[in-house]
Amino acid sequence: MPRNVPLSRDVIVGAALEMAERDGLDRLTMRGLAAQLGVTPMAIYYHVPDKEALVDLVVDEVHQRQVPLELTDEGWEVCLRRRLLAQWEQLVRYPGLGSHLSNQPEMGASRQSIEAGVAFFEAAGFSSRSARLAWSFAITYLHGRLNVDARLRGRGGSGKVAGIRAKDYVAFGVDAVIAGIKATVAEAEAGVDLVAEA
Amino acid sequence: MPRNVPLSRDVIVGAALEMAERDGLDRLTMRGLAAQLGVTPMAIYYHVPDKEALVDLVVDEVHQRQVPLELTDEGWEVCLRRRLLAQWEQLVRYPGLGSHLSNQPEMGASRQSIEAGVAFFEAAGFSSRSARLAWSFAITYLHGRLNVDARLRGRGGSGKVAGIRAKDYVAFGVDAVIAGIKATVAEAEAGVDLVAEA
DNA sequence: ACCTGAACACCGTTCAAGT
DNA sequence: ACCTGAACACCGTTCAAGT
Repeated sequence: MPRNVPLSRDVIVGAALEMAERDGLDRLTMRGLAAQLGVTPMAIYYHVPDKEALVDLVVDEVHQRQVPLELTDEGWEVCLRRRLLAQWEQLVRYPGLGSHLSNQPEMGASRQSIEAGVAFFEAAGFSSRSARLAWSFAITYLHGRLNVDARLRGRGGSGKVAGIRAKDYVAFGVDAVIAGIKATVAEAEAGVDLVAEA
Repeated sequence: MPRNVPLSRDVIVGAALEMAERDGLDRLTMRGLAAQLGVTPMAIYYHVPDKEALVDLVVDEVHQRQVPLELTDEGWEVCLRRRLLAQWEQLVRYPGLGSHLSNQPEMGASRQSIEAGVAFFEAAGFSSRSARLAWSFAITYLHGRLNVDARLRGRGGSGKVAGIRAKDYVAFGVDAVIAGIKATVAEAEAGVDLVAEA
């Protein structure tokens, strides 16, 4: 029996997003998603090639909802801190998603996100190479932290470890990331500003 | 038919470790492991409760082989750098293992590892709270980086992104982690050294 | 004590068929 | 064009039975 409203890619991704937020990305299953949509598992395959593609779509969707990263006259440190904290607050709601937000250029929407980050640092006066290293560093830390949060959530912890709240860990981490970039890049660019070899 | 040499926990973990190193931790399967051991899948269950426990045993085993972290008179920066780089080189051989090395205290052998890290920073003069934040930060970054490496490996990349080698990203990251800890902790402990609330 | 064999409840996915 | 149904090749795991 045909449904009242035909299935679509957007409806599928929307439902997948809901499931990912409720149960975590690792418990998102084609069969479960189909059941939630009131449809046969194979109906999904008409709109989406396979599960990997579906996960990529979900990841892209979340990426799209991100607060844009722009450099204001507050300085890159303030802008970066605001952005990283906002990004953490958004992504921590989707457990397991952190590990899928790699910094690999080949990955759809995340490519734009990476270029935006690199451009941000270049606008702040970093060399092209330093900008890439700095942005990768910041994002890598964030993903690492999201993984830890996902695991803490998975095993039913209260979110506190050794009397320190997850938020405190992140606050310290983001501050340290910024200070680390500042010091390390300053040192690297104090020497002759070598262009990265091809 | 009984085997010439009876199965044991150690033999199982050893074989699992081999599989994890060859194919990645996510492709480690009870059935595949049993096949490699020339045994029925259920034989493993006599020695190990379930897959989660097996993975924990593998993770613990790798942890045990880690270079110990000790503070020498070279200073904590030098010691930490050496240790983090060594740890990365060791763990990058086991793709997917990074995300299982969480900083959750409840986790077997990793608990000792965490305490060792905290003790390291305390010995270097950090407050208890700062030591915990600093160690967590360093480890979190490393795990994030291992995740990225695992993904790069998974999709068959050359290991280079935008002309920058994985090793360069890690080298920058470790330097930035150290500089970040230095600056952030100095700032935090400049004020009245508040004891963390219970 | 140590292991096998059959079975259960799940996966993702292919392939042919229905409307 | 859009979806169903049956089937295949996998999982982790339980449970009863063999030696």
